[in-house]
Amino acid sequence: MNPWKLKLSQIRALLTVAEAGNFSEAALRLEVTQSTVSHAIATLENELGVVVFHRGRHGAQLTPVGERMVQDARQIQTLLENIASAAVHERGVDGGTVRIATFRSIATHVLPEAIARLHQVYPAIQISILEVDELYQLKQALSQGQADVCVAEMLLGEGFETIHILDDEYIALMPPQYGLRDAQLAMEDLYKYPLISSSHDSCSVRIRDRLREFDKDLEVTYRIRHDSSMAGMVQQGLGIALMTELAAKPVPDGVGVCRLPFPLSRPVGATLLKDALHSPAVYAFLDALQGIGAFAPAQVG
Amino acid sequence: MNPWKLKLSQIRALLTVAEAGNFSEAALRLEVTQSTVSHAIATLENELGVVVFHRGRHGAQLTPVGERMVQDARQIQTLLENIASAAVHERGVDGGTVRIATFRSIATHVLPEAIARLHQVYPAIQISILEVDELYQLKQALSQGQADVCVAEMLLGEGFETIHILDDEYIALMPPQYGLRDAQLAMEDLYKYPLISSSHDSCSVRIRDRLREFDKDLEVTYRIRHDSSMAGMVQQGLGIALMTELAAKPVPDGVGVCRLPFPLSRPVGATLLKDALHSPAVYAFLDALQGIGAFAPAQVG
DNA sequence: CTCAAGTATCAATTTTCTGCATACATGACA
DNA sequence: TGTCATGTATGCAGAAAATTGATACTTGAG
Repeated sequence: MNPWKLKLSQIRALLTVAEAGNFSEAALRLEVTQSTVSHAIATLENELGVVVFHRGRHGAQLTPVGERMVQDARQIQTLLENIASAAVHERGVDGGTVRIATFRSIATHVLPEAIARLHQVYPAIQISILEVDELYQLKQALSQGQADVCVAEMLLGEGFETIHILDDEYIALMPPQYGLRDAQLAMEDLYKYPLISSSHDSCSVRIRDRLREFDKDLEVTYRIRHDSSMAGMVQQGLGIALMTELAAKPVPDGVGVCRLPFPLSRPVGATLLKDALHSPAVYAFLDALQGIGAFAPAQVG
Repeated sequence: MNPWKLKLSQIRALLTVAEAGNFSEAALRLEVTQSTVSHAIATLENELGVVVFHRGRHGAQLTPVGERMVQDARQIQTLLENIASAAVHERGVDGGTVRIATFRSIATHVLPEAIARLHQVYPAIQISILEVDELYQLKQALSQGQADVCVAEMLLGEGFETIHILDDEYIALMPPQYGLRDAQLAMEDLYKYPLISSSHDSCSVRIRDRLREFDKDLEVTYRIRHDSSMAGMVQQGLGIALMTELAAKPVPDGVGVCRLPFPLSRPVGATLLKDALHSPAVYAFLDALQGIGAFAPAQVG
């Protein structure tokens, strides 16, 4: 016997007749005709080759096999309700999941506040965070449905929709021997030590291009993967790190934070798939995220 | 969302796609077309208002809600298999239930052997015994589906089918003061003490009618419900009990067992509903029961 | 004997499922 | 960058199945 031959209408009829005690009453409860119930049970019995109800003047009563089946049927009912309510929760804002793809710096310095704000209003929303290093990984996570939203450098491109949150200003981390001078660098300060930048595509390209605008021979010497390693190198006096404010935190002892001689920043925002259906939980998260921008303007400390 | 709107084909598709990783492979496993699978998942998603799979070049992968649903779906699958296998067990002879309606004397002296023989061959068959007092209760139990078979005085009547097992001979239990004489009574012996019979319809009627054939004034004085009470009364010297051999056991000390001056017996057999579908377990039981008749001819001890 | 309360069955209709053909999407690769 | 391979979506028509209304059948109760 193939269990998938069964129909849920039969399971339902089984349960209802068992409770109602007779076919006619069950039909009323199910809002179908008695004929339908009779058919449902008859087919069920034929397919299983077993008598499930004894019928008579007094209605229908379960056989021992029927009894066992009803127990399983009840559980099936519960599970179906589970499935349905999982869907309802997901659709509703009091439940649901938001999967965020992001960079480490954002995950550390921006998301916690956003999530806190979100949970003040909707404590039941689940958050999952996917930390990646490169821009293409963000795009991939969105397109392949591993994430609902990216919070990072805004992704450009067909099919994406972005919401700007804040600008993450690039600053310079100066080695201890530079001393505590003006927090505003001049161009010539950049020649005093080797330059260090992130090895990540978007950062390193943006910095390289901007430097070339002033001096096409001004090059970055070290490209380092991890933000904290860059800061560590600066602390050891190996050079000047050019990185964004958020990525720089926490700044190691002795290291100075200075404004660059030219404006440069990375736009940070939320990116979603355009034309995709987003859950209310995602919108709630976006609201919470936008609330932050207003209170955390870029600033040099 | 009404959980009963779901179809098992959708649940099945959900599970198979989740395992296969893509619609096409799932379609192969389900032996349907890719179109069918696509339809199934699409309608499921529409009905639930939730995205269950992310699709792309790389096939289909579960969303978080989908993941939760699959867990429930797996359990549903198990339960469906339970239901199907309950039916198979019931139909097969290595499982199943036989519900027997019977009288106390049969339950005590005939059934144990029959059940032992049955279980030698099919140990897994479940037996349930319903003990009743009157014939009409047997009929009712059969007709209303509370029992699969009666083992008792054979039931006559439209719609019943009977199998003769043995004849339960009526004997006389003689009071102690009667002494140990010939085990064969003469008619006049019946006048020496008051007569005692069962109060149950079939017994008392059969005995009364038979006595009247010889002497229309010969009457039973006491009608007692319980066999053991009748034997007890005989032991107290209150009269002669006319009852069947099986009902008489165990015979109390001092009480004599004698053959009646005329032949009288109760046909004992199995009765089933004619035109009803009986499970293999029932037939196996009938076989075991008939095996007994050959070895247990009516005899006076 | 007849009624009342229940179940079963038939044929027609409506609904749903399925498959085919084909369009659409997208990653891989030349 | 264009084409291919691989995967999914969809419109439509035929097939299958559920549902129904009418009616027949069954059986206790009075």
